[in-house]
Amino acid sequence: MEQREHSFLTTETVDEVSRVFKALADPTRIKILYLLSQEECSVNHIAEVLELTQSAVSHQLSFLRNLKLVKYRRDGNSFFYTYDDEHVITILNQVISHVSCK
Amino acid sequence: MEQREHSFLTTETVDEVSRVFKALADPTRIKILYLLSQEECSVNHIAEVLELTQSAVSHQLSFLRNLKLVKYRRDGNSFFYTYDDEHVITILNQVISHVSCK
DNA sequence: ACTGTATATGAGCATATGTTCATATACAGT
DNA sequence: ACTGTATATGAACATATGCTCATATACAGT
Repeated sequence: MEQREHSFLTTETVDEVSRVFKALADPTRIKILYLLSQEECSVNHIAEVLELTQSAVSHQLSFLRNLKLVKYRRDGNSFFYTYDDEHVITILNQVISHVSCK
Repeated sequence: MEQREHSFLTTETVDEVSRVFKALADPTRIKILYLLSQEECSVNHIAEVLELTQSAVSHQLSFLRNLKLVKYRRDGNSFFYTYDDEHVITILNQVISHVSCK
């Protein structure tokens, strides 16, 4: 049996990588992140543009917030969200390009 | 209300992007793809190295095959798998690097 | 032909996920 | 203080997911 050099990933790394990809694996979150990659948006604006309920959007934003992929500022009653992980947006755009041109 | 230029994604694009990220969102598939990024492997070898059952590995390979992320050749009783989407491997490695160094 | 080895696959099951519905919270305008 | 607007959040539910177990398939060696 031939022996070769390998590099292995730690459980923590695999789990963290999995979390990042999970965040990008849902159509709703893809649409939200893609929208936020273009402009700061309020929750209602996201819901209107993407034709989703306020609750669904809010739940997904909560999910993305936990992963520190988005951040927000408050202005009166509205919460304006922006993306908070440049690298993840880059990855998303790479895959969108990859998929679009084939 | 201010009007701005936006680009939107088609449903097909979003779904396809989602499929790619879903493939990368599971710890087992991450480990398998990472292993295959380093060397061609038989199913049993993958199962042994990653300490998974043959069945679990085979099911995941079937999943990855459907998405054309891996391909295989037969040699006697063994099936040797290799990755089949360079770009997806690149994305995986990018995220691994991103996660590892923070 | 028979046996052993490697892999694939279907069924069943437990858990995870994403949505809706109802409700809570918090601020703004009056 | 009261009302309206914007958002967050918990519970419930339906669907998706990933595993195990049992079994099928296919080839190799004898």
